[in-house]
Amino acid sequence: MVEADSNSTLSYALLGLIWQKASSGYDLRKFFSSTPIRSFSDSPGAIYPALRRLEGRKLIRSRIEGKGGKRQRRVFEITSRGRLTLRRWQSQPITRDDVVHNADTLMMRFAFMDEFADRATALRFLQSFRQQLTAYLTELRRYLKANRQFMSISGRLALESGIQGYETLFRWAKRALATYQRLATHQRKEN
Amino acid sequence: MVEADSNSTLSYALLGLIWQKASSGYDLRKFFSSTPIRSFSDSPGAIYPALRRLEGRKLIRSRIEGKGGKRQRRVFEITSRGRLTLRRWQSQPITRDDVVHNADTLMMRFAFMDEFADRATALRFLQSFRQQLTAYLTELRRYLKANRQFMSISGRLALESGIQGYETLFRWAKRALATYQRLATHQRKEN
DNA sequence: TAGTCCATGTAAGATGTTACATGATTCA
DNA sequence: TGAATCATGTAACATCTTACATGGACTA
Repeated sequence: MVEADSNSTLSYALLGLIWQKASSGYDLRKFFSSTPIRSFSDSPGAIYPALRRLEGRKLIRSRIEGKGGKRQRRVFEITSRGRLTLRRWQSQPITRDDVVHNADTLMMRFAFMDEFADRATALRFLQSFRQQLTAYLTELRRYLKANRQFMSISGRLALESGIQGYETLFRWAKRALATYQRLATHQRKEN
Repeated sequence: MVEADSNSTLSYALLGLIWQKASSGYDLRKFFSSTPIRSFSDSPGAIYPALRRLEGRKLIRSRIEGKGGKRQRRVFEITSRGRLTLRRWQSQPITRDDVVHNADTLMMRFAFMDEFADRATALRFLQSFRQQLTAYLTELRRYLKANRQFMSISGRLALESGIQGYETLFRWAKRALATYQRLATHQRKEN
């Protein structure tokens, strides 16, 4: 009954932003060009068609705002179906493939956690992320150890850069977990 | 006279690998699926058409290898035009946009440095990379400082993750430069 | 009044994903 | 002999890039 969710990362980003605040295509483009939100393109050729698709799937709806002498704007707002879709996206389990190919999509998922998911989902995400990172780091280190003797200096350095990037993510995940746990403690004390 | 180089990152990766060693499409797919080479997809639907395009642009050429009772393989090797294209790609200046949107493409460029470019190009790359990273980090930190009070915890953490990633790249670039400088010193001593 | 920003879009083309298709060869 | 692996490809589809197009409103 529930059909497959297949939306691009851009679509999910748009959906999240529209959930935060009903917006026009132009607003969203400005947002992408003026903030470091894992810097999507702000090109109209990407954004306007993506909005149409979301509307076609009934994840958002639009109305034209032209009141007063103002110029016309098509303002989008999220539907309940859209909220459901975004939540489902956020609470998907993290796979090895996510970690290897879509690390920044994962971070996009996490950025919206506080607003659209509950604390438990955020914690599950971080724990599962940490676990996948551990596993992948083991793989990478093993590969480096086995092959470093056959690699050029620049090749080895490039691989090390990848490993260091994942190590940084791992430390980040640990710290993020600690942050949430500290928060929970404070809240208990307040009650 | 020299037309615009517009090849995807996948195409450049294929070109570099073929330069290292004449290969069939199947070899290249296996390479992508068995090494952590910034993990491109190993899907035939991406690789075979990309090889055809490279051949159409005369950056590689192919011959069919079927000697003996063996199965047929189409083996690709790089042309001098291909070598030129790859070198030109590697020695392009690093832009802000590269740093913001294509950090892993940059790493791919660097990975092949020792094999296809000279030491000076590698050093220029690292210096320029370090400089762009410094500039972008300043931007990101300024943005965080100005906006952290308005951000949710998960939003702030996600942004911090991005900053930490760039800090790691920055430290990497410094260390890589030091590695090459140490190397140069040793070589001088040996002479 | 000329330039810049607001605001929305389309068209052509490149690239990549997913799924399907085919056949030879090797190995248990 | 059947399964796995070698080996190459195509077709349909989604998505994104680049470039173009349009017009209103604000401002120096």
